[in-house]
Amino acid sequence: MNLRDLRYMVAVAEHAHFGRAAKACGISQPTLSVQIRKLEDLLGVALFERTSKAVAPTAACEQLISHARAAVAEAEAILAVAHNLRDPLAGRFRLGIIPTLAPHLLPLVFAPLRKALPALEVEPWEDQTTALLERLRAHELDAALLATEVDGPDLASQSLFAEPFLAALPPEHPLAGREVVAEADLARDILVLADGHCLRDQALAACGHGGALGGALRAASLATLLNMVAAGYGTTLIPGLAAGVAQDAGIVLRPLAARAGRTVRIAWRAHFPRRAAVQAVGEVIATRLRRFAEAAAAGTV
Amino acid sequence: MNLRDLRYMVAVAEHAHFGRAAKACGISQPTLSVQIRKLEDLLGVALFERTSKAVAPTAACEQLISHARAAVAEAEAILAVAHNLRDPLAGRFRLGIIPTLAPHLLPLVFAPLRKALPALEVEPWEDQTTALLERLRAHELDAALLATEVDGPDLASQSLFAEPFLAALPPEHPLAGREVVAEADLARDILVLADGHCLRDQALAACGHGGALGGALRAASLATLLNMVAAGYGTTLIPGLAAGVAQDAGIVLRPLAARAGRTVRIAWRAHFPRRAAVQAVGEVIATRLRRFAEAAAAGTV
DNA sequence: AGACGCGATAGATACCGCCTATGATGACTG
DNA sequence: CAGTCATCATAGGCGGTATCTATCGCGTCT
Repeated sequence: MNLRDLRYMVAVAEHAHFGRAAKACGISQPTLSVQIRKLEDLLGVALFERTSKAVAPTAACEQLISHARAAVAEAEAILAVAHNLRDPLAGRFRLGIIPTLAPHLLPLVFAPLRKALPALEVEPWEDQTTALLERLRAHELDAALLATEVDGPDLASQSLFAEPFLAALPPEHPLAGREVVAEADLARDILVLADGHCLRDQALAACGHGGALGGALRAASLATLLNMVAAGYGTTLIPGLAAGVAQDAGIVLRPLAARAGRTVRIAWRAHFPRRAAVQAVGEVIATRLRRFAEAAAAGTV
Repeated sequence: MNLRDLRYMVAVAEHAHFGRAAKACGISQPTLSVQIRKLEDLLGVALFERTSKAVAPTAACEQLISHARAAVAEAEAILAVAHNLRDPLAGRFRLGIIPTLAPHLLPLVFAPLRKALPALEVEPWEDQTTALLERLRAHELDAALLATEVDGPDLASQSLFAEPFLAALPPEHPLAGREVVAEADLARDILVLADGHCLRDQALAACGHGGALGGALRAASLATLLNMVAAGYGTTLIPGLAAGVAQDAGIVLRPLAARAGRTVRIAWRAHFPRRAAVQAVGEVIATRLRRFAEAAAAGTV
């Protein structure tokens, strides 16, 4: 049985006339006659009582036609819904973001995203890299903003912008007097985030730290870390986008001698069909960050 | 779009595997791949995210699949309902019967019909010939039991049994003494039914009556007529099947010299598709009446 | 009686779903 | 790391079938 046949059946029932029903269906009258006859044979039931004068639905037809209409309606609903879904730059877009990036990046890019992609409902999801990759692979995210490379042929990624690290020092810290701080000098009293944060490993790597930290603090968030630094408990490395918050906390920031930093990337499943959305979101973010970097450079000079 | 495609879509979504879904659909895997691809092209939306490892429905697919399932379910409902409707000897069968026949015929044939055609729900509808033909032509009846020929190429009919008329006389009537009554002798003080009853015209014709009845009674029903005869107001012709009722009313019945009578026919629309049901009903009635006639003959002798 | 309207039938054609065979890609294994 | 396996995609040929035009049969109306 075919949806087409059901459409024909409904048309004949509505027009009570093979010729007009055929015209309404865009086919010839003989075709319609043949198809209706075939449907009747298939169902084993006469659907219409034909006279040269009139065509009347049988009792059987009247019992069946509601189902036929429903089937046709569902098919048309599919077409209609699909039409609305057709724009890859529309609909939900679940975007994972790592915690050391989210609070500082989102305020920057939220408005530009809404403006450039008004139909895209970007839903941020904040979690650590490992969890994000897990959700991404489980199709629970459409893309993720990370600060690490992604591995495996099932995922793909593209870099969006480079984010330099800055040395974050208490005002009274010995290094606070320097214009530029060497990464290695931070190793001695560096404070880092808890396990799982990519920034933790990157910060330690940048200052050449072996890894074994004596009973050191593992902060759960960047905010905690900054408060600890401000209170004079040690130093740390922060991502450039957090500079504003750090300065507000009364922390001294200094560029790093070796220009250590991280690259923020957008990652997605290699076979994700809405690549256009990923691309568009990535471009909006990269563009916004380029403007931000230029402004920061101008302000610094 | 095709129901088949929707079935395929549902199958892939359920199996999350093209090969197994294809097997479930009874087609080869390449065919399924091609058809799904075509459906995706038609809808303009990716339905599945394919990996060599797994097949996952997209967000679009999840919005569409409920409609797809519904359409498929409706189509299957059509098949199921049609299967139940397939037996032409099942279902409602609206049978018109003229008033001078119904009260005497129905008690005879109701049980045999139920026994011979248990799945057929015979719904009697009592009305005069003209009204029955109207309803028959309007598809509001499936067949009708009449005592007249039917005209027009849109209707067909078949005779079921011959029903002799009997002279109905008050016991004290001069003719009551005769063994056989000549039809013409009834003309003088005959009582007839109201306009519209075919029996009225047939009775008048049988006794050679011109038509112009002086202020005579037009009884609305055979029962009224019999009561009038019993009360001595005149004579009448009654159909044979009403003999029992007439005798119970204390009326004298006599056979007619020229054996006037009427033929009871079953009529249907020439293009009515459930001819088998008409045929079967007709045969049950004819058979029952043959047995009845034999019993009556035996009883009379 | 002849013309018209309507549905059914016949035969030709073109599309499309289906198959088998093969390719491309990624995952597991010795 | 190479080989093998599993998976989905592609290619080409085949057959069924929906479709068309032309025509028929039937009934109605003028």
